[in-house]
Amino acid sequence: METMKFKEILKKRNLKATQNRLGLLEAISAFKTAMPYSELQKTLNYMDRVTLYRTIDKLKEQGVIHKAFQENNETFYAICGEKCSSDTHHHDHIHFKCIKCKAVTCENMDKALKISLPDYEIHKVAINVSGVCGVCLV
Amino acid sequence: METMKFKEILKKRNLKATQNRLGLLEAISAFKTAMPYSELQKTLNYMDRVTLYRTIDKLKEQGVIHKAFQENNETFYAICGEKCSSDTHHHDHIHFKCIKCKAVTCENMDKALKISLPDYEIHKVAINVSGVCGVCLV
DNA sequence: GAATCAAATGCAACAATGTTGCATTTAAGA
DNA sequence: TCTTAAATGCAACATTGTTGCATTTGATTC
Ligand SMILES: [Mn+2]
Ligand SMILES: [Mn+2]
Ligand SMILES: [Zn+2]
Ligand SMILES: [Zn+2]
Repeated sequence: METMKFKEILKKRNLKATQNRLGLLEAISAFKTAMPYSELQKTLNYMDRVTLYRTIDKLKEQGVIHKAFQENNETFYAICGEKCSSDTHHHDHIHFKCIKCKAVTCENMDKALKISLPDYEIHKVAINVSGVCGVCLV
Repeated sequence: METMKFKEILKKRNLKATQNRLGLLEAISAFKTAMPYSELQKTLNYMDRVTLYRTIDKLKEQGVIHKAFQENNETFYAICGEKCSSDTHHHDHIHFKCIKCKAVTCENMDKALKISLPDYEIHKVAINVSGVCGVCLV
């Protein structure tokens, strides 16, 4: 398993490598695409509901996972890439939700697209796209 | 007031011009920027909570209002432009949230920016930007 | 203006989501 | 093994969102 990898990641972020945190990371990792909250709750039903919320929050604020999509009160989470830190999530990718298979995926862009708003100071840009994924198209 | 304007809009969408619907449209309109759900509830406290949800849903699905932003379980609603129909929301604009004044606004783009994902069929694109608005920058 | 009728509303009851305080447990370092 | 701050579980609560059903209301026809 990648348990060792996750322990390292947690250590790097000064977070204790607890059973719950490792369990959550394994779960998201095994899910392949971004994992909806309801699935997390099902898979991790051994841990307290409150703890799940707090675990998600902590890992999110330390740049280990990120919220990939939110729709109809269903939130999807994905593991961050190497570039994310406790200071900032560094996401140069967009999020795609397939209306057929419902999968949410992180998609890299060929060229980083620049958003500009005159007189505004831009901090974060989130791009959410929906449509039909490659698998479901055939 | 613009009550007449709203009555026309509702008629065009085959929606009854009820007190609740007019009230909601007046409220959003008076709020200037996109209006958070919690504010809607405060302003429209005379109407049943369930009715507020159903009113929002109906007006949303008929292209009268649209969800402009969602963050931390706070959803912002704005009135649609002319181009929206009951079939499709036609939004060539992005949504901006100011981290200082918390206002959410609809911002038009100079040039419509194209998102492309090879092998994917793109239906909808939502772009949410946060930062500091012009007013709060000075 | 009164009658009609589908659409809209209010109410009750419920389910899911998210939050806070506090006592207990646990992982990491010494 | 000991120590300690961080993490957890539990209870209690607040908010958000949903469904069914009886009643009301707004648009249309007469
Ligand atoms: Mn992502
Ligand atoms: Mn908008
Ligand atoms: Zn798909
Ligand atoms: Zn501002």
